[in-house]
Amino acid sequence: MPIRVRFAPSPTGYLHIGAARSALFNWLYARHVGGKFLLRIEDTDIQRSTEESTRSILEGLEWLGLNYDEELVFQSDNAEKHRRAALSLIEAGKAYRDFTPKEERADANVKQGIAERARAQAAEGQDQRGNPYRELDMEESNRRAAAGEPFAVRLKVPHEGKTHFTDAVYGEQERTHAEIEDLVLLRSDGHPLYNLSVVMDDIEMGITDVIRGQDHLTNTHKQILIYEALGARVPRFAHLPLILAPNKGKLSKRKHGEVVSLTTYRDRGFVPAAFRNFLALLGWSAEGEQEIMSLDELIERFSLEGVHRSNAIFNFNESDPRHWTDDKALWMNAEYIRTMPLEELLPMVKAELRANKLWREEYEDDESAWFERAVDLIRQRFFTLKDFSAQGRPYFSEDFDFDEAAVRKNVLKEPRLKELLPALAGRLEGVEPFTAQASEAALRAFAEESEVKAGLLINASRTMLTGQAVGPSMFEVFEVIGRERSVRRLRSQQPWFEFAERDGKV
RNA sequence: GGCGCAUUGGUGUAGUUGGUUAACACGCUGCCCUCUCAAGGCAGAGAUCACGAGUUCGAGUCUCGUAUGCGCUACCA
Repeated sequence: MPIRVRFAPSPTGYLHIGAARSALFNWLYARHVGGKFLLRIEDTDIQRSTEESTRSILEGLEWLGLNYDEELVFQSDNAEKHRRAALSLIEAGKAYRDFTPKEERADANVKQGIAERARAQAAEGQDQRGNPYRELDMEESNRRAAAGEPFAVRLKVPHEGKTHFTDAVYGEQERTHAEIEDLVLLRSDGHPLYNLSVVMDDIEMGITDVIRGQDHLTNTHKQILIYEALGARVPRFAHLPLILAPNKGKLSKRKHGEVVSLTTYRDRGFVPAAFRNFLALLGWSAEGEQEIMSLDELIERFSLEGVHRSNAIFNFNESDPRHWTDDKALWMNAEYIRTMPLEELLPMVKAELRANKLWREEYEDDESAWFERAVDLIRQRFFTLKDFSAQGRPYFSEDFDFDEAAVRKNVLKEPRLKELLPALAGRLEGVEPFTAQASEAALRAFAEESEVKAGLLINASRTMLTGQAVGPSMFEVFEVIGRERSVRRLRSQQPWFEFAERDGKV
C-alpha cells in the first residue's frame, strides 16, 4: 500500500518552528519512501481559527519548499460528516448520550482544574466509567433527545482490556482502558471534537502513517479506540520529540513572540535551504558526521529510526542582535550564503535589494557580470540576506552611512590622511586597467613615497569607500566599486564634516 | 493527584550485541594566515555520561529507585 502522510496544523496563530519541523519530517518521509504528503487545516476551533493563520502556514510551507500532493483539506468542511458518524455510533451502541449539563471552564486555569478534578475523583474512589448516562436505557435516551434536551456524545470505552501500538520512535506503547475516560466525541452544541475529527479525516484521506508531535503520544490510545469503534484500520504512528524554548518550556506564541514563527526567519534574511537543513537536525540525525545536507541528501538519508526521543532546545535571545536566534542556525545560514551556487543566491539578493530600493534593472542586464562579481565578493562575510542591503549598501548606492568608530579609528586618528587620501585618489585616477592588482601596486607605491604604511591607507580607504572598518580585501573592493566611485569617495571630506568638525577638533 | 516520555560538555548530536584516554558540529579561547573582519589551517578550555544503588571481571550502554524537565489527563487543538 502506498504511504500517505499528512501535516495537520490548526490555524490559530502563525506556523511555529515546532510545527514546521513536523511538516518537514512528514514531507521528508513521504519523499523518501515515494509516498504522498497531504495537508489538512484543522480549523474546527472556530473561535481561534483565522484565515490569516492559514495563509501564514501556507506561505511558510512554500518558503521551505514543502509542496503538498492532492487538494488542501479543511477540517471544518467535514464537520457534518463527523457529527453524523458520532450519532450513528450511538445507534451501534459504541457511544452514548451524556445529558450532564456542560461545565464551563475558564481558559486560564484549565490545567489546574483538571488536576483538581482528578484529585477529587481519586479521593472518592470514582473510576472513569462512572458516568450515570453510560448505561441509560436506549429508549429513554432517545426520548430525552427527541424532547430537545441537550447532550454530548461520549465514546463507550470498554471496562476491560488495553490499547497497544508500536510507535516508530518511542517503541511499544500500552495503556489500560481503565485509565481512559469516556471521551467526548460531540459537544452538546453538535460540534465534533478534535479526537473524532482527526481520526475520521485521517481515515478519509487514507493516511497510513501519522507523524506528529510527542504531545499527542498519550492521545493516541484514545484515537485508537475511535478507529476501532469506527471499524477502521489503525495507521502506524511516529511521535516526534518536542522543540523547547531556552527555558525548556513549550514554544508558544504568547510567551516567545515572533522569534518562534517560521515567517520571521524568512523576513529576517534566512535562506530557505539553510533553515530547512537546520530544522532537520533538531530531533533527527543522519548516520555519519556530515551536517550540511542538500534537499536530495536529506530525502535520501531521512528515516524514522534516526529520530530522537528527547526534546531539543531551540536557542534564541531577542535582546542580543548578534545571537537573536540559535547560533547554529545563524552559522548554517552564513555557510549557505557563502557556498551555495551563485545563481541560486542572486534572486534572493535581488529581492532583498528591491525591497530596500537598491535594485537596478541593469544588474540583470548590462551590469550583470559586475553584479555577480560584487555579490560573490561580499557574500563571504554575510550571515543573512539582510546584510546585502545593510553592510552591502555602499556597493549599490551612494547614500550610505559612516560608522563612527570606524571613522575615528581608521581616518581621523591620522591627521595626514586628510591630504593623503585625495592624493591617493589622484593616483588611482590614472590606473589603467582598474584592477585589484593595479590598484594595489599604485597604492603601495604611493605609500612608500609618502613614507606611510600601506596598511594605514588601506584601512582608511576601506572606511572612506564603505563607511565600515571591516570588509573584503581592499583591492577587490576598489575594483568592484570602480575607479570613478572610488576616487570620488576618497576625495569626500564627509567624515571630517560629520565627526571631526562636530568635535571641534579641526 | 494519576499516567506517559525523556535526562551525554553552554547548545545540537555520535556512541556498534556492556570492554582501553567519551566522538562530531555550533559557540568559546589562543596561534598561524593577513590590509581589517570573516573564511581557512592548527592548538586548547569545557562532560566524574542527572543522582543513588544493583547485576558484572568490567556500564554512558542492562535492572531498580530518586530527582528534575516535558507531555497528556478539557463539551481546546
